[in-house]
Amino acid sequence: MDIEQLRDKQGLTETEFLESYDASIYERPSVTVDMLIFTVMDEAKENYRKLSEKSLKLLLVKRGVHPYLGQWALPGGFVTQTESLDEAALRELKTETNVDEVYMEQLYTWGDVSRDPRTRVISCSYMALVDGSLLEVKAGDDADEARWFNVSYRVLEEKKTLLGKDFVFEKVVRITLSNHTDTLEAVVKVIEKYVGKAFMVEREMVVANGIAFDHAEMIQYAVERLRNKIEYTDIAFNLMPELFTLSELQQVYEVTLGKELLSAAFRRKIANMVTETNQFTKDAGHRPAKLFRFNPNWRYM
Amino acid sequence: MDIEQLRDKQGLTETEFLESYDASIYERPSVTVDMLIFTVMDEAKENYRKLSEKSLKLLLVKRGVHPYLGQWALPGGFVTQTESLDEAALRELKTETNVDEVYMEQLYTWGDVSRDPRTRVISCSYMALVDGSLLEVKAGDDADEARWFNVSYRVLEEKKTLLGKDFVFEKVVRITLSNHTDTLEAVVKVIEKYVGKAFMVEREMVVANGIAFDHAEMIQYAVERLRNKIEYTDIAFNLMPELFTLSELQQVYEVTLGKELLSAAFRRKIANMVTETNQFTKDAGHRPAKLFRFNPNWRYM
DNA sequence: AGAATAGTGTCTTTGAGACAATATTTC
DNA sequence: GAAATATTGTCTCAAAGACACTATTCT
Repeated sequence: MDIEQLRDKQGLTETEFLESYDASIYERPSVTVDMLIFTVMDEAKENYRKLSEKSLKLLLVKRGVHPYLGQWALPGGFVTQTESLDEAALRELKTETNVDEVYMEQLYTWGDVSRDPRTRVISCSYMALVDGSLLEVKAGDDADEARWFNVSYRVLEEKKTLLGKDFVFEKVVRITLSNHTDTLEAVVKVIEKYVGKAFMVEREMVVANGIAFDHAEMIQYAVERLRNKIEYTDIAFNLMPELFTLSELQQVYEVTLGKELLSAAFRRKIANMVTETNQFTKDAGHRPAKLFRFNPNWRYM
Repeated sequence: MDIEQLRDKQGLTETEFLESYDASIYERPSVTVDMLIFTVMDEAKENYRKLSEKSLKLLLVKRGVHPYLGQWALPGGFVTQTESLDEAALRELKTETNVDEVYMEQLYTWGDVSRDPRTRVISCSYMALVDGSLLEVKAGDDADEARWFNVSYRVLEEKKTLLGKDFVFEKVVRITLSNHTDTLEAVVKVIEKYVGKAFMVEREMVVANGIAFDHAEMIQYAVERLRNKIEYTDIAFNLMPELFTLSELQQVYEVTLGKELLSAAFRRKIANMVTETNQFTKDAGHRPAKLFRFNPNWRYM
């Protein structure tokens, strides 16, 4: 049967139905995208012979409008009727960083009723990974200023409570965001409840010092995802320039994972993900290192 | 400084700003939740001595209204202004299956502009895993009927195209959904593009025979997530009854992964996730098996 | 006895952690 | 030569694939 001839209970065809459909009768939430834009940058060198330390950075903007006026928030904005979520995320990324050719991935959608005091807002968070070189940050529309913050992520407590067959797993994470002028601290509690056959994850902000909305929770979620994914995918290379040494790559893994790695094991692990070039670093104050590039033939699984 | 005294460029405090805020001036999309409700059920026994085969099932509803009238869709519905996304998902789950104490997880949010011919609709998909026993399915409001479909997921083609340093990874998946009365077939192409420093995943429906909206893409995404997560988490136990044999557990792994497993290796892998009881199956036509339950002390990582 | 599933033992391969050892450059 | 990083080698341990073997019940 021709689909166009199908009639519903009111006797309408699909075309007739769509012509008579009034979308305005339902109340609708606002939808925004919020961007977690990460990069890894070099800090100043301690000593001319040592390697420069790297650190994981996240871009935040200072709010110039209510609500949370003067606090720091993730860059983001409303999704318009004529763009997809991905397009809105790309637009926001471009607005804030002036780059658009980067790795981008949707993370999670935040839908609590009172997340935003203005009105009902549902926010879809995206993570972008940017090569630290050649970054030019400009402030967006409704932001006084955009700044990179060093990210420190520390698990303060992990606790499991058993009640018969039910159990609750709680993890308390402290996130410290800092740069030359500001230090923001957030403590987020992640609660996984298994009660009977029900399972649910909840997040709770214990402290959100200077961080707007529920953005501290989004940051906690994003860092966790980044840490998980760097272990089994190639996303780390999106934080790297075209050519890099294995020590630089290791440093990027170390700052995102927040722990030191043994170089022998690290080199074995990433051996298939890189191709060597015949170029070397020079003037380093010590033995030069071979430069590598990403091996596009690598694939996980 | 007291936050309440902060004034914006118009000289308003936060309270004054919120009182004057008019949310209606921006056009807003509709937001829905779509539920991927999976279960594993026994099929009829071939032979009285053999074990009953299990199969992975997904719940679909036949649409009784336009658009896609008469086609099969994921259960779902609009998110109201007074409920969170999780609450809306839980409400839809309860409406369709009459259960609510189950595992539930947000998957992905689908935001293409023309996903729905009625109006701009953004859909947040959730996965729920239900123990097959004690399921009572009832139809929802705008659905003629709800039915369980067997899920078959088959990768037809995997292809990588290299163009210098850029490359495209394409995967073509065929999903067949079937029960006694209907067989639906979908072919979804997943495209991962790495062009320059840009990375993006796209999905494309090649065939979506009898499946409404972009729900075939959602199903492809969900099965992939389920398959990944069953390998390194305990979610499989949400598909099991309280007591089960290791063979039954293995069957659940096999039908969700779509491949056979070696029982020696399987038993080693899940050894720490289960606790034995002193009960056994009986009247099975062969050697009885010890019954196990989930070990709540197990934790991954 | 035969059918069918339940459950164990062991050999091999693979990958990661630990740590020692060697190599190369600049100052 | 000293400082500093680069790079390789090897021992050990843990997990998973492969496959053979033993055990138990019902008809």
